[in-house]
Amino acid sequence: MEPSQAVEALSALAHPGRLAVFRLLVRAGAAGLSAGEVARLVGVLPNTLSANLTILGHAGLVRSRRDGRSIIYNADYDRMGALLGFLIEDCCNGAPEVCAPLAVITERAACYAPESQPHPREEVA
Amino acid sequence: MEPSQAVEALSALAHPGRLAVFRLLVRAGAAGLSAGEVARLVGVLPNTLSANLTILGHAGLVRSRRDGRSIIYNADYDRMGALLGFLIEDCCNGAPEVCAPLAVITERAACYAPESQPHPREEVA
DNA sequence: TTAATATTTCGAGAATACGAGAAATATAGA
DNA sequence: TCTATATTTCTCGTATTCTCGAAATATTAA
Repeated sequence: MEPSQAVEALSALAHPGRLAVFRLLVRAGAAGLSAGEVARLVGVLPNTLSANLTILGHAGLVRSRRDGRSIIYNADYDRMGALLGFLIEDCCNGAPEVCAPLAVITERAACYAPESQPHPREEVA
Repeated sequence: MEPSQAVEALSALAHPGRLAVFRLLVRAGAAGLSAGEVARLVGVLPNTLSANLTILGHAGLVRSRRDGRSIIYNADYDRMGALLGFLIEDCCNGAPEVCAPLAVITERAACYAPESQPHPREEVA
């Protein structure tokens, strides 16, 4: 990820309303939510939300698809991962113990890739 | 972490100069770098850098200590971890496979907590 | 075609962020 | 004390961001 792309993504998230929308979509998963549902859930005017969804979309953090009269938005997990990776890149170069707490936090998030190996801690719920 | 704190941290990082400074300090590790060294490495005026370091500090992302005439800055890994944790919180609630790529990225960052088990990938350099 | 719903686009005013020069503060050394 | 070094604070003109009302576009149903 290019620094300018990271700045754009961070700028998109550096806003109370957009951050709430993004996290809502992150929780909503692949199914996503319609713009109207998002507007109602976060309590914001449709036109303001539209502008903010456009900013999130241009930053690559959300995607949209039309479904009848509604437009469904969903978080782009790949892009989100790329942003996180960019932030922690080379974080503990030469001294892994320095950022141990960081790893603990990301581990605890319980997002584990089933493609590598099953996590030794516990089974997937 | 409170949403307002997350917004402040994201706002601090959503700036090309500050993002470069922060990543530089992340790579620098616990030893940190003096303000002057940072200014020279990123090629920015000392007063502009000072303002940006203040913003990063107020957001909790960097800490500073005086050493003689210099002031040494270092990244706050705990805070950084809290921010990442906030962003991915509840990300795959009910569907862990959705954000598998995300976990892959954070794993590959090679920040692994030595308190659990040593990483099977390779020895510390 | 006409009406209703869902969402976006346009336009403008208020608030905020930005970078740079100049001056001030803090520490070290002669 | 006087000077040099390191960093911060002050100030200001410019640029950007933000939100909202009003209008426009797209889709569905009657």
